[in-house]
Amino acid sequence: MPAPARTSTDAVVSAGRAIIERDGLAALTMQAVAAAVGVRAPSLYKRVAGRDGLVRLIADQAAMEVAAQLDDAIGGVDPAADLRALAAALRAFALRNPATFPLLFDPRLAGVSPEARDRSVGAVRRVAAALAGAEHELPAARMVVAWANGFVTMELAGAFQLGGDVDEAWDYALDGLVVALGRREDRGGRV
Amino acid sequence: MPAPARTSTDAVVSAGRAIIERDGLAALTMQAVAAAVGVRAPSLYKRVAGRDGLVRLIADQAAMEVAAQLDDAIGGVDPAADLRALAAALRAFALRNPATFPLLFDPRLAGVSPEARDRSVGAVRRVAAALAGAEHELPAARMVVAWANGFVTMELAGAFQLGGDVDEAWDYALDGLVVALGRREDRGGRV
DNA sequence: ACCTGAACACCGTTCAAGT
DNA sequence: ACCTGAACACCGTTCAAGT
Repeated sequence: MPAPARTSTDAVVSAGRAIIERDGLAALTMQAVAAAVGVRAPSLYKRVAGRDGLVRLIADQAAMEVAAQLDDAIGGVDPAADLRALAAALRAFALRNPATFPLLFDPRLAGVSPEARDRSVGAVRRVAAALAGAEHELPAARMVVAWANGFVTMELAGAFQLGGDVDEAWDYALDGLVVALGRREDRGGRV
Repeated sequence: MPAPARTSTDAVVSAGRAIIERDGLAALTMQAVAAAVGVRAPSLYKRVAGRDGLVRLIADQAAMEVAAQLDDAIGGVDPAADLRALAAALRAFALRNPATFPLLFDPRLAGVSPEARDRSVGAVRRVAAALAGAEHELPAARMVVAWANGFVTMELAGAFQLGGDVDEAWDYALDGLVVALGRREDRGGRV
């Protein structure tokens, strides 16, 4: 008589993510996850490719969430406003998921799944194209994403310790990005 | 008769860093480090506050190195050229130390030692002040550092997978940063 | 004063045996 | 078809005993 499944991959991933956010990545043990879903550690190997596989699934789940929230953030009318909304959505997600977010760009994972990545960049590319022109879409999107990820990464790491207002630095850079991406209008006018 | 020291904290830290760069962070075991310096694992606890303490010292050592290389990179004549040189030095360090670099902004370390941090930001702040004016020094420096760190972090994580030339994106963003930081000259001219 | 073997608690993972 | 206890290899860390 086949034994019925007592948990699911989704439950395992969510439990793992909750553990990371509550107690940190080091607390993510197979036994802790198993206990959280009401099973024994060896059973997890039916759902997940070991601890490393679980971490990757957590990162993928988070990446899909970010993508959805970036999509929701843009309105499509004012490109500059969309850029700010996009960045704000990313930052809000990171501050709400401070332990999970850094997984998205962990070099040990060598990137998140292609589907999650493609969804995430879609919104950014549209805004970048609207601001910088289609011919600069890719480098403009990369500039925005690099800055935003770097900023929240440093914020999460507690790297802004020289005083000053972190929110002011955030707004200053966003103003600068709008100017920088929109600068093609100045071409030829001056050096 | 007191036993003579058979290794040193420096040797332990360097050996640990070499292991990380060669085989990854997961290969950094106390036994591997001990073997590399010719000692048994328990002896390392005389030099280093456990594995976590060792990782922190590796990050601090790397941070001091980055700081020195950033200092060396700037010439002091042309601020825009200094910005490019600064960014290039950071990127070169990251590509030469792909496993160590991400430790610098690992939230689990909650930042690198204050001395290393202060040294690192010194060069960036000078360049930021020269480009953006003293009144915007801090937010300008944060914009530059956030972008540069974000860019190389994504590059190391293999996050630039949409094709296109990564170097082109790098140069595009640097051009944009020069424009963005120097935009105070445009104040009042237009919105 | 530092080094070591032995020991402890804990971890990821495998697998034969259960149902 | 999934779950489990038992087992294995490995890890970080402590500490009494050596020199």
